[in-house]
Amino acid sequence: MINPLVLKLERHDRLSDDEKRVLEGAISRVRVVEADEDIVHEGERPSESNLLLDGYAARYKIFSNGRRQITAIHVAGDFVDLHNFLVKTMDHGVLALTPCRVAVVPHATIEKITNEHPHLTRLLWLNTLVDGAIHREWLTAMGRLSATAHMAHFICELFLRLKAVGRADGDTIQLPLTQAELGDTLGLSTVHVNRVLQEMRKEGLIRWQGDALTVLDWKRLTSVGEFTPTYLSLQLEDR
Amino acid sequence: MINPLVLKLERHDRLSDDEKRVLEGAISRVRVVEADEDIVHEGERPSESNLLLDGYAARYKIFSNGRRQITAIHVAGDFVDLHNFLVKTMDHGVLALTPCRVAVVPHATIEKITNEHPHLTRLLWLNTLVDGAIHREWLTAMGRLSATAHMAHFICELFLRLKAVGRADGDTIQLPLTQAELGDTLGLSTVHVNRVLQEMRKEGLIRWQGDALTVLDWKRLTSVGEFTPTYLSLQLEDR
DNA sequence: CGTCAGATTGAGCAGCTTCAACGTATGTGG
DNA sequence: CCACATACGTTGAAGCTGCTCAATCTGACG
Repeated sequence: MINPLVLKLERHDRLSDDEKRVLEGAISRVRVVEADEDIVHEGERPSESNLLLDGYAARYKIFSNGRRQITAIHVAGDFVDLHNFLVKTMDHGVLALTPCRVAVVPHATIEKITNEHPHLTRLLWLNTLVDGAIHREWLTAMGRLSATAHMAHFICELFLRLKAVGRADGDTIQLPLTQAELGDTLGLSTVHVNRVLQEMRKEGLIRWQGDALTVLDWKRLTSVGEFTPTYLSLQLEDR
Repeated sequence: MINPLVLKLERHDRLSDDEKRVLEGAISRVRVVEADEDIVHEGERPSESNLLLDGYAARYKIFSNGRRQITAIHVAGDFVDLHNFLVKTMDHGVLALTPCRVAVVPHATIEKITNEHPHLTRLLWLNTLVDGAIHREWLTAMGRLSATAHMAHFICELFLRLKAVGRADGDTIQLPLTQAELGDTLGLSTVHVNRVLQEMRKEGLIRWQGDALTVLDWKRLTSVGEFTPTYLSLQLEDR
């Protein structure tokens, strides 16, 4: 089984065989987290980071009044809390949206990598930088796009990210989120998510049955969502 | 003149004298950027990164229709485009909001640091991770807080960040933004920014005259903005 | 004194939320 | 195998938050 993180990093720059071996060896164990359980809790000070091998996860914050905002959706190959190796205290939770297979990597091992493998360190750093770029893109979408455009933008992004790790099947991806979870992701109410989706289906932009989301008109979808993929850094460069 | 980046990093972990010397030596030159000029342009592929020594800057994206979203406000000590050392192509612009003194650090020098100074590298990495944490916090504020709460949250954050680099004067900070720029930051219209500010002044939360913003009631301001500073990582730890 | 950027105010309206009901599929215990 | 529970999606109506457009005010500056 190929580590999907290797696949992901190789979209950014070449990895040496030695570096691949180091990444494989970094995994201390693999665990399974059930849907709707936290992979990491807010407030925790973990000594390990979690690499998602399979399934969908979400970073989220909850306010006192129960309102929730999802700040990231993670898929296979995503290091959901790599940052925590340096940040120390989790300022948000990470939730399994579906059953998840998670590779556990001790912080001590990551520290060893930073001491001994500068190029690999830079690629892991880049990995967190792309997360940051995605956050910025979500900020602009949230602040300046309509609900429909925001939704279209989100779908475009997720599609490309899944494709990058070989998890898109033609024009179809798995989107195992409820409309309520989508609302928490986009900052919308469940009711409005429902109406926006109906509109997009009627417009012939997407089909969404069960978990399977099909992009029917990529060109128009990117145009509606004002989507440009530069920020995902999906190009080979020396880094 | 002490490099404000040193000040900032020392809020996270101790720096050795050697590391401080390396940071000082990394600066190839200092330049001045006028207000309303780009420090870095969107689409550029720079070979240097910019460290803000003085002044205020903003990261921003612009849509075809002219709508703008500011995704970060930067102050003294902020490495406004450190990420670009690995990301290569700027997916957003960085604008000087006031006249800025900027220290220029060649990417080659940063690469050298990553090869030779793992601990310093981790602190620079952390620096970009805190940027990411701030982005996430802004996302939740944008998605789930009212305009007033969002504004309060923003002021609390900026206040603590300026205090961390010694740029707060008691309860007063410099906030050299127009209401239009504040709107682009919070995702609001200029008109609504104006009304929210009047409300907050009437409530006795803040005073804002010219560039000087004074926090009149910190406790209530944090409560209105549902502000908790964990995400800023302002604690000494071994990293 | 005129000009200009930025702040303020008013009026009308659109987008999205809230509340509440109902529909539909899937699962579960008796 | 039915009765019921549960989770999720869909629909309608009413209302609020924040937007747009447009005018006016204010202070700084040449």
